[in-house]
Amino acid sequence: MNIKEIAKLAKVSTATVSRTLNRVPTVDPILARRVWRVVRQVGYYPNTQARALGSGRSRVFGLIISEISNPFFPQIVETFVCLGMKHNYEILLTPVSEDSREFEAAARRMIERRVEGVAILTFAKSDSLIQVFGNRKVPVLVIDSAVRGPLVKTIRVDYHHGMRQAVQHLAALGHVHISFVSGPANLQSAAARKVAFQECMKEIGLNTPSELLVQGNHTMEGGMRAMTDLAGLRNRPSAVICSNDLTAIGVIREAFELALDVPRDLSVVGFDDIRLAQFLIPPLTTVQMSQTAIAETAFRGLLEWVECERSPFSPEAGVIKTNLVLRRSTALAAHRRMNTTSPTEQELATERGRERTETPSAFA
Amino acid sequence: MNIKEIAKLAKVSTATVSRTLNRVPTVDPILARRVWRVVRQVGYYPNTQARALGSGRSRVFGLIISEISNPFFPQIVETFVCLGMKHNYEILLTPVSEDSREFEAAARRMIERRVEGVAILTFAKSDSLIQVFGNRKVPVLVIDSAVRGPLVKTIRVDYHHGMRQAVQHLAALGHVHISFVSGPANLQSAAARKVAFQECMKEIGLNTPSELLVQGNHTMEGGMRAMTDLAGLRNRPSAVICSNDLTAIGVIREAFELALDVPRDLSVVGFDDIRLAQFLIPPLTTVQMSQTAIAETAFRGLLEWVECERSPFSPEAGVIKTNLVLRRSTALAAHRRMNTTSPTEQELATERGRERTETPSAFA
DNA sequence: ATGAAAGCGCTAACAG
DNA sequence: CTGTTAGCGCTTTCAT
Repeated sequence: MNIKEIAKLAKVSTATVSRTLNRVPTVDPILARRVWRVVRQVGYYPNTQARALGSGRSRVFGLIISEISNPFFPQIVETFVCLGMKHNYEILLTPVSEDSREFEAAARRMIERRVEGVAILTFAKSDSLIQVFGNRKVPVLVIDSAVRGPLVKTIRVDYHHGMRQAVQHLAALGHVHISFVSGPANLQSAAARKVAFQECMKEIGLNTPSELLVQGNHTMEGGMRAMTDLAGLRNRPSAVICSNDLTAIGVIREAFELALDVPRDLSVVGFDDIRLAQFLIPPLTTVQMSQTAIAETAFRGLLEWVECERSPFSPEAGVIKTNLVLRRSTALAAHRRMNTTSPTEQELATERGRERTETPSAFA
Repeated sequence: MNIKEIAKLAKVSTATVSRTLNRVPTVDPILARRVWRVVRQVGYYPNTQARALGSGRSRVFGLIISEISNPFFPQIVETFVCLGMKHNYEILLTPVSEDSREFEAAARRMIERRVEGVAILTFAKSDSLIQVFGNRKVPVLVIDSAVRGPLVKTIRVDYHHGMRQAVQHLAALGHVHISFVSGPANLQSAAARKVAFQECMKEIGLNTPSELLVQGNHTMEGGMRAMTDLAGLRNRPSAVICSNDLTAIGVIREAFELALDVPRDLSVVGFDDIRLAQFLIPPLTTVQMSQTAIAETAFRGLLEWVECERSPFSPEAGVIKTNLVLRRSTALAAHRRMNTTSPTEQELATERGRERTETPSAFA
């Protein structure tokens, strides 16, 4: 079954069939109806690759991600793919690890497939790798990257906003000895979170001795290891902020092993707000960063770029916001606990009571 | 840059370039080298769609899944996609919900794309939907389905094996009042789990009043609701088996809200063994079903089918096994707890000590 | 508004 | 073993 057959059956030319299928408005309604009838009758499905070849438009976007096992990503993939379906784009999904050879392979795949645009939501280690797309005139959208160029735009995330709330929240509860468990060193977004943490601490005059800055890797195992290290310190932190929720889960898990109660003995704050966060025990206080928003921004950015021939969103419109979501993994520092009815605790109790497990309420 | 250009630069015919690129062994090494040199020099990437059109082989497999947010699926997607990369296949991923219109749309996409095979790891509600692929001569691999046909093979999962271990484990701990929280009614694999549970209970002479058979939906929210219902019963169960881990998380979370201690007041068993299971508090005892194995079986099945023109694996080779993994969400029933050093408990303590958070050790 | 025909980039007979 | 060439199925000028 091909376009010729349809043309023959509908007694029109292949051009008319093509136009009808593509909804070109100038086709005679009579003919169009005839075509559609045949199409439906024989169950004709136009061949995508032939279409692509003929038109020079593949209608494929590439999506490069890492940490696919991070619960953070499925959401992004789903949103991206579904938007693709809606707009008749196909998504070429490629998970990559840290290995730059993998990235190269991914890029090759994308180019062979003649993708019309690429969203890179991952390790953007070597900028030169991104160049390969630029050389091929393929628009690229990267998250958290400093790479610039006419064919590469950046989706910025305002880590500071949420991080500041997290830090100030802990400070308000009386914590001064606050630790940070970072992500993989070569992951841009992880580095940015760490910097944000340090700056926010400095803002309020708190300093973080290097021993409280421990390296994680955005996995639960990494979080456990970090907690083990932290527990070994002579001057243990009373609160810890994690570079992502997975890490926080590991930290809490190890604290449990060590018989430390969260939040009584240790306040824990995560980052990402994966769906699971509210189901943890205790429900995790974390900085929310909408996965859907990221995927949508990326997709719409590419779409506008490609279809309207204009650069996507103004530099500032593409900024993703972050916000602290209060739940129950943080509590007053021990030295503040004498006075159990301090206004702070009262307030928090109220605020939290409202939240429980329903929709996360943002920290004002 | 196309094959003609390369041919010109390498002073050979396009046929030779094509053969070289496809590693046809009969090409003169001298010419081949010349071709490769040019290819590398100009950074030539053959056009996938033209290739597909010319050869009549798309090298695309379809992957239809649901519950993409279930942590169970990323693993499957990743494995499937990576195997695809390794074998030079592209994966057309389509998440579908319960809505059969979505399934239709997915099928259309796949057919337009001329996929060479489809793996359906989801709601296989109406078998007629699967027929659409058969009509188009597209091989289909379905999980947990009764659909038969020359072009549709089934990947079977042996739910009984793991479920029996779960049931007998609880029974051995002294539980008799065991509840089961099921998954969506129209999900084949969920129905199969429920049946397996009921049969395994019957095997050991335990009966399950219908009030202990509560309907979940494979989400954490569903688990919470189920637990709420269970807690309201005059004759509360002392143990509950869940149709999947997500449900178990919800159950545990709600138990926590109700001040019920898991496992002391309630033993909980999950199903799937998602990576997270071992990081829960308490670490979840669950029936493991290898996500990787499923994805691999599906992919290799399609691959062999397509490349070797022979039906994939013998009916029995494609069976996925399940196994109970003991962790710490189950404990002796209250009435057995008088004698705290019962052999059973001793044994379990030892076995569990071995596990902690390392690789899950299967229940012998 | 419609049709004829020339590609799109590659593969695969077929002939040499 | 290599080159010539006719498709693959669709889109898109260019006439009409």
